[in-house]
Amino acid sequence: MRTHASVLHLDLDAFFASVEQRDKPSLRGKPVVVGGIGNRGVVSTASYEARRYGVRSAMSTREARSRCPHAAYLGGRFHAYREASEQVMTLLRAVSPLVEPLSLDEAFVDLAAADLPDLELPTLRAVAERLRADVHQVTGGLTASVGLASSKFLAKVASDLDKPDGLVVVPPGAEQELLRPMPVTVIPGVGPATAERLRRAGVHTVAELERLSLDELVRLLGKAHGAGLYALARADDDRAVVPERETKSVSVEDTYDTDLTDRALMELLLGRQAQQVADRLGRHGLSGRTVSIKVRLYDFTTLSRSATLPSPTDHAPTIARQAKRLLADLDASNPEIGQGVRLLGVGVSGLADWIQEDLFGELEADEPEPEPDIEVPALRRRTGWWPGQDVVHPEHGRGWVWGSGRSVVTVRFETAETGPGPVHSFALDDPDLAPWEPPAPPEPDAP
DNA sequence: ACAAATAGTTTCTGGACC
DNA sequence: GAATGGTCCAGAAACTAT
Repeated sequence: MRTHASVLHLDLDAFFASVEQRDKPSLRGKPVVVGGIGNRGVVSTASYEARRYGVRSAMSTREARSRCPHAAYLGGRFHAYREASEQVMTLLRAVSPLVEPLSLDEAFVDLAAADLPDLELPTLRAVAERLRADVHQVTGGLTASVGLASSKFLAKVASDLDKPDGLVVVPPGAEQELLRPMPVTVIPGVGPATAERLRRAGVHTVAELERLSLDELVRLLGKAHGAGLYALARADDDRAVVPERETKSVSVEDTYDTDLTDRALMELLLGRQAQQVADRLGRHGLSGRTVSIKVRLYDFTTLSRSATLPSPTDHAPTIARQAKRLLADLDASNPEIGQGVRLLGVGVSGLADWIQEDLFGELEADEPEPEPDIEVPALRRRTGWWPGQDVVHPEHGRGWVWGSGRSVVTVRFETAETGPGPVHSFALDDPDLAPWEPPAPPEPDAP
């Protein structure tokens, strides 16, 4: 815990939904839900208007639709989110070199490393207010909630207290009185499982947690977790703001529209995922020794298998071959796989930033592996027109897909600058209507 | 006819080696 | 020589966060 409230946490409010409302003027003031659109999607972000109907992040889209049928349901436009995020992170880095992004919409800033006359509350508060105003300006109207405190933990708690569009400062010394009445779930690391264990021990609030001894907590939750909670319950948090963290694994996983039962199809899909993982490894100059697969069954049972190679690889056929072997292992010990698989994933960990080719093993293994020609009814490619998608038309200009049916796609032509625009419908294959691509080809992987 | 994608951490278990 | 107890590593699963 620092002596000054020099840790800042910034959280962009309802980020994805706010970007959509910014770029789609007809949706401003209306419920907007961004997330998976398919029948197995989940909500990434709901606008505040949608939250009034009980729509929440991580809720199934199906449930969200039943709670708020009249909301706009949009797939994500990550290029836009990434762009706004970069604008904000650039602002933050202009204030201090110590910026730790947690995701596209959240970051810590260590103001002790900023060039400031002092670290007194009025100075820090002014920096935070300035930042909030600048964020609003450079992003074209997005708002941020900010917390300022003497540690990461408290800064994050604080940014949550007055959202959206708020600033909360926790003066040094006020940390514990703020924390004590709060539920234990405010503590990072206390999710549903830990909260339930604590509840069974009669612990609901931070004040109650504080009464447990270190020994009791370690017995209840294990060594690392117990000790961690013991400290955080007392607002004891010295964690540094770290600007760069090394990637430790790279993975791809997909949930399919309908459960898979065909082993050959599963292998084909694993092969494609291996290729995607290899592409990303290659793009970042990484390779790894441990190949993992993840399988989620029809009943949500989740299984994983991994194996470690003698040397690191970023070679798609090598990863694919290992992934298929692991699936075979899993299949042998787990006949339920035939009952239906809803999710498959492939990952590589044990990363090195260099590649050591196995001179003896790789050479014969390069056959392009022709994909068996099998039906892939379970695959929902994200092609065709999807709600929210950016499009461009030679006559009407930029717009977005409102919806598409059997034979037509409906588009609203508007942008952040135009104000609400007109709606037109087109044949699905109208040659004049094209998906709009962002000008600079971005990295296809989000941080 | 419910429940994403990606990444990271921790815990437990079991084998290898000394 | 057999049993035992670290230590280290790998693998599986559970949990958490955004």
